Amino acid sequence: MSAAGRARPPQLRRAFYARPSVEVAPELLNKVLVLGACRGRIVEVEAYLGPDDPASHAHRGPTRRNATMFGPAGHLYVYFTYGMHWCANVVCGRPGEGTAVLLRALAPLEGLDAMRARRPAARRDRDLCNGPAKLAQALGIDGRLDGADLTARPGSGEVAAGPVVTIVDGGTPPPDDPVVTTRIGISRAIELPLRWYVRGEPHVSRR
DNA sequence: ACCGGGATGTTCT
DNA sequence: GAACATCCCGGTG
Repeated sequence: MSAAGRARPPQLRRAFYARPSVEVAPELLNKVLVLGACRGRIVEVEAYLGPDDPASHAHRGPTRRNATMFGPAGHLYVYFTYGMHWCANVVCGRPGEGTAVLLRALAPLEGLDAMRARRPAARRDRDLCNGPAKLAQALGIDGRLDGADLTARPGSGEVAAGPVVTIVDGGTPPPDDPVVTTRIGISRAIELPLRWYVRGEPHVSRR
């Protein structure tokens, strides 16, 4: 195969994201988040359901903070919490629905030196990305990436160099038997089984 | 191992 | 004022 013909990893398209977050979430497991030189396999996610979900930022309808959630699918919703942490979601569904998937943990694949530099508190590499704010810090995700289009095509549009952040198929399919549990760190709708992670995976935030 | 508390600032009641 | 889709550190067992 020629160098020019060598396919880059297939980027997830808009149609992948434009479905209910409960469908998208488990299928994001084992996909690869790419940001600059850093790559990590998604191993833990949570679904948030929109205005009817009391635990969702969308619960009270659109605001300035959550505006991205109510936009088109396939964009990154990045929010600030606890006065110091950023977390990243993938917007799902149809415009106006306000549904998203929270990225909770990655298994680091590439760019570990950069991750370690941004996460001095991580004693072991398994602590680099095993939490939603940890992975954001490791990859350098902050409010500047809120609204970023994960489906932007390389070499098209305003960004000649391609998307700043995207998700690709790394070749590993989603697990047939993911662990499904209740969501973490919320105080409402705590009983719903909307958290998925890869069974046996050491890089999850909690067992 | 587990547990408790502090950090830090935006958003909402 | 209180809550917050969290993390880190320092205690004890």
